[in-house]
Amino acid sequence: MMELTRKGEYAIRGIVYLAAQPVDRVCLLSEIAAAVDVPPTFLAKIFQQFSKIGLVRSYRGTGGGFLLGRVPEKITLLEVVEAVEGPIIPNRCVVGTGECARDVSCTVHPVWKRVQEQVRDVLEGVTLKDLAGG
Amino acid sequence: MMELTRKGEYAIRGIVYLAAQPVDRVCLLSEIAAAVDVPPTFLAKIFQQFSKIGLVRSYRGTGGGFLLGRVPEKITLLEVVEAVEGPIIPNRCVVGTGECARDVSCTVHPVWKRVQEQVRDVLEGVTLKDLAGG
DNA sequence: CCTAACAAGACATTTTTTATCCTTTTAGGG
DNA sequence: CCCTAAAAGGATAAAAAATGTCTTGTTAGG
Ligand code: SF4
Ligand code: SF4
Repeated sequence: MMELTRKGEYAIRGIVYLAAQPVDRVCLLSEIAAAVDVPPTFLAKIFQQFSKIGLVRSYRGTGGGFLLGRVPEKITLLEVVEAVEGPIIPNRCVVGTGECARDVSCTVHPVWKRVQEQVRDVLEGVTLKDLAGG
Repeated sequence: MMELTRKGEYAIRGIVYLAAQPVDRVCLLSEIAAAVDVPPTFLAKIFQQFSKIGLVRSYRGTGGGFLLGRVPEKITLLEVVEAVEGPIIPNRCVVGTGECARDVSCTVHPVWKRVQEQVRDVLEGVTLKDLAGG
């Protein structure tokens, strides 16, 4: 239960590798994929998602590649995970009202809320700087 | 990410219903399924898993049905969830050594360990008595 | 205009989830 | 001894999600 998917795992490996590079060093997707041992085409999809929300910046054409979108100490593991896996949802009912008709008086509901908070807190407390060994 | 499956959700609903019954009241599967709004055949599979590990006791034939295997205050939500969903595994590497070749020096590994502990702590701190409103 | 590199979308395969059905076993009652 | 009630166990099937791949388009440099 609660298992991170490959996609999430690959995403973390890839962006941590980026965070460990010298500032302004542009990395090729192929280089990152080889370094962290992830299928290049799959990693491409992941980095496209990162790019859309600004977690990484990308440059096309000759001399192109990827850069971290912000300094590593300003990117949390929570952001990275949620970027590719979506929000941390231990159970449907924590999404919002109306997802489960029983939520009004459900005794289990608050437990999932707590689980969600705890997980978010752990992941939010870790930055790419921590992970890259800045 | 980290979403409980229907099976887990159904399992909780079913056993919480049992926990809310008077002591020694035997419940039919059909009754439980109707009360908590779960497909009866699916709930049957779930209760078979419960039965195997003693979370519930079952009796066959006329007058048969299900009873809680222990008093509600001695059954934690963690046990219930793990009974049907398996152990709480935020990432492969928390299972044990050898699951990931990188785990020796991986900076992310300890984070998943912490997530696992936090989730387990929350779920272990809640009993069926709490949930059934004993 | 040729090549390098990422972007985007369609497609394919495998695994997991979410069940349902059928047969077997156990137990009680007439 | 049979009939019915009820759970146990196993096989099967449809739907959804995960895990990639492929093809084509876009952008940029030389
Ligand atoms: S925990 Fe309660 S509110 Fe949440 S999905 Fe289950 S029944 Fe609904
Ligand atoms: S977090 Fe580290 S040890 Fe765990 S699976 Fe990922 S690379 Fe391996």
